[in-house]
Amino acid sequence: MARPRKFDLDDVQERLMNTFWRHGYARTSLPYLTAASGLLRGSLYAAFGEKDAMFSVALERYLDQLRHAILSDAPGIDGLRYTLDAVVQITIADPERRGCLLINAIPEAQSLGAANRQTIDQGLAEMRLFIGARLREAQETSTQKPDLESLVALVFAATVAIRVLGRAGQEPQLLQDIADGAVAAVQLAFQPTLATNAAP
Amino acid sequence: MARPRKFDLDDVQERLMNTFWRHGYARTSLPYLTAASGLLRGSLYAAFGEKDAMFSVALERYLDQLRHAILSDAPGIDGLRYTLDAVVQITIADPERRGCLLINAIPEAQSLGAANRQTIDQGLAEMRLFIGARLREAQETSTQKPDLESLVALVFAATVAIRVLGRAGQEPQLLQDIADGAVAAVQLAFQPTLATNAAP
DNA sequence: ATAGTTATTGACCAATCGGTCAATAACCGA
DNA sequence: TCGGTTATTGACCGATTGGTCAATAACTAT
Repeated sequence: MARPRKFDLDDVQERLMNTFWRHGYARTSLPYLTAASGLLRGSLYAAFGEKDAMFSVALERYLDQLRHAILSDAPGIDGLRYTLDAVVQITIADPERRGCLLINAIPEAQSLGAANRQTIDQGLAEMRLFIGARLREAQETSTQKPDLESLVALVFAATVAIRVLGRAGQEPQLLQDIADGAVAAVQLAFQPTLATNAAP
Repeated sequence: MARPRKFDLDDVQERLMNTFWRHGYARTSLPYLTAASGLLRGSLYAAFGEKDAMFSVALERYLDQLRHAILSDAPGIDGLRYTLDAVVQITIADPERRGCLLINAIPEAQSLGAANRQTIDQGLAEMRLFIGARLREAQETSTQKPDLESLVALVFAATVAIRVLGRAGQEPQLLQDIADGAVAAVQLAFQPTLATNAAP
């Protein structure tokens, strides 16, 4: 009954996401967005609304793709190792080294609307919960009782740092070392120590 | 022989630093800088040059203060624990939760000049080297031979993540858990394990 | 007192920012 | 074929961006 849109909505959303990913929110100007999408300002605003709403579309889409890329079904330490390795892989596989759209947005969250700020918080919380679940599974198969909270925090920190340092252009080896270090720390924490049965 | 400046240079530099710290590089407009410094545009440009040069002054000043705040003379794990705790403290002590000026600048490094980008790289490298030195000292007093590279990377990642998540407004407990987790991981890595002498 | 030097002032610039809107075009149901 | 509805177009808006500059002021060494 009405005029259909001339462009592929999914394709345009993908292009908007990649543009925001590259330059961040504030530095992504409307000319950038129109150039990337092939649409004119008017069409962009008609389809998505203000710039903050365009970023929201990009951010949600990014998170969907991220979930598929790094979350694993494997329980326990195996799932954790998979995720950490996957984070390293997607970070160094990007020739532009754009890091993480969500984490990059943290320093400029003040420019974003409440909805986007909430999405950032939820995205961080989701990752932390995922790690917590895997570690609780690992706990079940171990006789040790390490401090789970600090272990969760440490692995979570590793994933965050890998993304940040990836954006900073740090060498792939450092990023992999972070992932390996986190896995090793988890394994050690669940391993019986000599301390309790140390000889006099 | 010439007209002396009316303002305190040190005081103005401090104010510029705090303003950039709050809003980042791109979002810190010249009206913000003039308001914070009490100077007019002309004076600001006469004293420092372009905006990128003003940021350079702020960044160098920030790094000087950071070194004094978090680096310790204590060798080995003690020095490491001091630094990690200090990073947590300065992060949560800031009521504005501005995180780290240097790390916040990473996602917008493209807007910065080559000199500032190099300062960012050097700042990261310095922190990594400091951690490496402390861990090598710890190595000397231990019978274990853990993978030092991944251990350095893990502790380095912890410091980065604490700052990023501090800016994100995450609870102080999480930040402290990261620091504690990192220290615990280091201690475990240098502790004799049961694995090598495990009973059949 | 005066000459030389530099700091301060505030108006000014072109370029770019995010956002709007009336006119026009393209489709579908009837 | 025509009326209703929505998409597209591109010109347009005021506000803000980083940066400049000629005029003026304030100091010191002589």
